[in-house]
Amino acid sequence: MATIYDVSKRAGVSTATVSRVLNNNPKVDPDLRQQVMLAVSELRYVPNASARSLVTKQTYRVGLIISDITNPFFAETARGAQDALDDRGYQLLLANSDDQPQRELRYLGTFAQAGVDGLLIEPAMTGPQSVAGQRSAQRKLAKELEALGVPIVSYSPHKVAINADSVGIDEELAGFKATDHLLNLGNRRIALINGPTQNPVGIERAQGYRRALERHGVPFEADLTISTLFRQDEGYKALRSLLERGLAPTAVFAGDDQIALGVLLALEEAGLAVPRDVAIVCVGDAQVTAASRPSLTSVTVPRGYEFGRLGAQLLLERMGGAYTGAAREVVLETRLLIRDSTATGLVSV
Amino acid sequence: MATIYDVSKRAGVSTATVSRVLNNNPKVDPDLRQQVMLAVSELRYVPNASARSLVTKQTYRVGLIISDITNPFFAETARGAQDALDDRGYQLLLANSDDQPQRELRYLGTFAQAGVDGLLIEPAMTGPQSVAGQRSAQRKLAKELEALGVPIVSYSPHKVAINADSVGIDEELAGFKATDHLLNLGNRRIALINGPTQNPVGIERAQGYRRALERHGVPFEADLTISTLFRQDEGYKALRSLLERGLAPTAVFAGDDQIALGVLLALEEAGLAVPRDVAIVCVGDAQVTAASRPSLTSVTVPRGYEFGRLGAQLLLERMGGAYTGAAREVVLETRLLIRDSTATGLVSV
DNA sequence: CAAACACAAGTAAGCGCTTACTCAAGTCAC
DNA sequence: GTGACTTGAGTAAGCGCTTACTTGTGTTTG
Repeated sequence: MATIYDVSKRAGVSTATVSRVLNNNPKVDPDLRQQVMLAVSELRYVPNASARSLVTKQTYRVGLIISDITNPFFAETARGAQDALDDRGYQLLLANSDDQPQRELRYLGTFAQAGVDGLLIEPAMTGPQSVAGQRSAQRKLAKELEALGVPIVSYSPHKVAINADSVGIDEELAGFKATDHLLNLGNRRIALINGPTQNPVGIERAQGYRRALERHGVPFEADLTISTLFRQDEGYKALRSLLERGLAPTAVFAGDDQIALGVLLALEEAGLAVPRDVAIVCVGDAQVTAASRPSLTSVTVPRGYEFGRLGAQLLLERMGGAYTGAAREVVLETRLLIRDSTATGLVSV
Repeated sequence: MATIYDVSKRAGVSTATVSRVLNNNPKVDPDLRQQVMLAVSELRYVPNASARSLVTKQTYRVGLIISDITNPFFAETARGAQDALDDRGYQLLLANSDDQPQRELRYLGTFAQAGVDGLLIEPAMTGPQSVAGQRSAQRKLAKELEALGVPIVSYSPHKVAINADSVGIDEELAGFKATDHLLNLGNRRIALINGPTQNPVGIERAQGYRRALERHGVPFEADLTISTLFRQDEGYKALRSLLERGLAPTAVFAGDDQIALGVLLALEEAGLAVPRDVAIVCVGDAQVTAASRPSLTSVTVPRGYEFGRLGAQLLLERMGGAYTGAAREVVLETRLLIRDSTATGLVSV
């Protein structure tokens, strides 16, 4: 591997000049610049990023902590972030937390050591909650986040650290809209199959669910609520367990589209027709829910790609110093799309 | 940020000793080790990876170049690789090539600069082909790959560089099996909706398709072949264009499960029943194809997770020096699973 | 009991860059 | 023509680590 020294020797200049050329410093003689460029290509010289980072304190790397890249939504988020970051020469480091706080913390440590310039995070837990031990875990996360000392963008509805920007939707409202729709159709036994109990997104959606029940004077039944992971296989299992315990609902509010897909499968397997026997609503991606059979009524969330792109943009602004103000909160709109999974009489086979 | 020097001062030892403690060098007095550890935690000291890399020439980073993380198969690949790498303290850098050779090359450059210790790549193009300009592009890739100077694992059926290990399936055979099944059912007008023309995987599957046709004495019709991207929306568009041109086939061999899903949608929209009017086979994931409605007959490929994990394993062995021999080629098995999309008479609605 | 050795801890060089500072050679105004 | 400025290029320090080499202490051996 050629070093900057080799290049300087070959071009007959100092290493400082080579460095200036490489960093597009305008005050270099065009002739010299030419010579340097020539030497660079002849030697196939590639600057050593570690050495550079050591002095500039910049790594041009940003970390992305999500629960699982295997979830299409997050795959898109990663893609969106990647594309935005890439344009500016930043690289993406990937980490899957599986919604487990200790994994999240571990990756935070890894990133601290690797030295990222910024962090995108979908936190496994945040926000005001009552679960035992939760508060201290949250505080720990916040502390680590602060200690990292770099700009942060969170995909949580709650403030995750001072000065961390966030992008998301009004999760509570989404949960409300979904449940409200089901209630308007006359359903009274509405199961909620949701993400992890500590997951902020899941929590908010559940709150919307409860608010809608209250609004319609329908009592909350703990039995009908299941907390699991935002995954198809988990949704499948959850609904089966409901059926096995003889708790068949007339409708299901699935925490996300993946869960809904699993629920659909379990229902079909049990010989229950959708929406005749059981109606389904979920919060999720417009395309995914449209492509399912039957298609799924859903409170649609913007594409994961948008989340990724927007988050990266906010981060870039902070990393580049273009923005240094208070924490920004980007809230994207959701919309209820009524499709076959609740539209009785319009079922297409 | 505390440095190793701060720690050494606080612990009353030299930086060398601190370094030894941090690197688990066995010949350090337990008492001293204790003191150092104490200082480390008091100062919340985190070693600077750049400085370390600068001297050790190791970055503990590996690059992953795939066409698109949004494709569930590759999302799983990323996850599998990540999990395996993570256990050994390596980090994953993500890059999406969209199957475009120039993007692939660009990322290779980025990785060269960032200094990865190894590379996992699903090449946009490789293998013996006739397309104009292809050979030189391939050679360029091979050259760059060699220049990187680190172990490489490729997900291509072809050798991508000397000493690069590979993991994959027998793509040609998969294509043959799929097409052969369709032919055995009596189909003669079989459309092939495939990935990009230069994509090695797509090319091999197409070769299997042609071999099967020959075997059954069915002439190849160029009109029935469409090259696109391995994506649902692209599969949808491809089938529509076929229909619009009045080229409705009796069966479709979809290059992968995503394309098949799109084909299914287009067919449904056009009022064509599957498999009665048009049968579908694809090469793809067992779960994805099973979950679709109607379920898809497919030549099943092991899960993307396995590819990721295995690839990372091979890479780790090389990076750690545990293996230094000749290029290894891991070929995984495929199996034809007959489901509703070809099993006439067994259609479940 | 002295010479030879083992071994833990310290010293300091150097990894490949960037950049503050210095210096020499123009350029300009008077 | 001379002193005051510019300005482009070089010098060298130092970023935070690791590690070959050196040093000093304790142990062994004849």
